[in-house]
Amino acid sequence: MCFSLLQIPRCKIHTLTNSWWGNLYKFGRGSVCNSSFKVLGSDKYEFEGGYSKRWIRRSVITETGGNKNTLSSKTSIRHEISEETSSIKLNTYELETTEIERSRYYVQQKIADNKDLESLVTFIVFDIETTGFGRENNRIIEIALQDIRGGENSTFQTLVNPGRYVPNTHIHGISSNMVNRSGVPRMEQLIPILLQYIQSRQIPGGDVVLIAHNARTFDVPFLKREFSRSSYEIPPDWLFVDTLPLARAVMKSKGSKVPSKVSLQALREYYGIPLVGSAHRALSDVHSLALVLQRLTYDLKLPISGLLESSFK
DNA sequence: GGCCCTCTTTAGGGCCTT
Repeated sequence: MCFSLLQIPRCKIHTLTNSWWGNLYKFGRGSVCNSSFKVLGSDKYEFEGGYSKRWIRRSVITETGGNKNTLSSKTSIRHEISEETSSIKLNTYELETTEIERSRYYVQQKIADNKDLESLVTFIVFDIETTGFGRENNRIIEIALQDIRGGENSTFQTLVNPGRYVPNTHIHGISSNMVNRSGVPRMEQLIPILLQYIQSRQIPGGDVVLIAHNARTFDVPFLKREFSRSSYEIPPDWLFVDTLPLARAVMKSKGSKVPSKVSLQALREYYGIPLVGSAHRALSDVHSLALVLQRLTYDLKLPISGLLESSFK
């Protein structure tokens, strides 16, 4: 359904000042069909549609056990401790700062080295459903990814067995019975498959950019914690982009009140993107975010190089 | 937890993610 939007006839290419812009942005807007532009690529970056079975990597399809409408599936001593703690925090901060600087340098160097970024970068939108917000006491129960270039196996979705009760079924519709079963992979079983899938989408010599809404403070730390529990590390060549600050920037530029207009649902409604499937299911939210991302990058006049510069490791 | 805004910065509250 959402992909039918992409079939809307394109009428005219905007004249854009940024040289990247003309090459990268193309998208037909249903309600404003006087424009067309490429999004994150040339024709090969267009989405393709339908929730056909061929969308799903069969090796990780899991049984949902139910809803088939859901998408496939511190005194002196105290003072000393305080000083020591501060020192540790400071060191951690310095390490993090160094890592950010390295990441920024890495991206800028990549941009400088590669004139044809479009053909080298793989953009993958992803989303996770979890048993709660805190990453220390909760687990991932569903994960979905979508390579925005489209093509065969462009999406990946699976439930994840958390090995524990799911207390927030009322949010996403995923119950304990759906995930705590033998046919659903545990995170340690899933990670190798996930790594293999993303590698299969990666262009040799190119980078992978994983995009999520509120990625910086939720999805990425959560994913990193799950990898750590399974004795894995996030691959060093993965970059992440958070669409939340992009959305805030767009809403600010439109004069909207930033705090109340930047949830994924609010953005979907703002851009008139129809909901396909159930909200708060990973694949449904991924499809929504992929379309939201197109609008955000368009509104911000953000080329691939700009999107890359907003990435973090 | 990080980011943003305001009735602000020596702070507090709201939003976002499930």
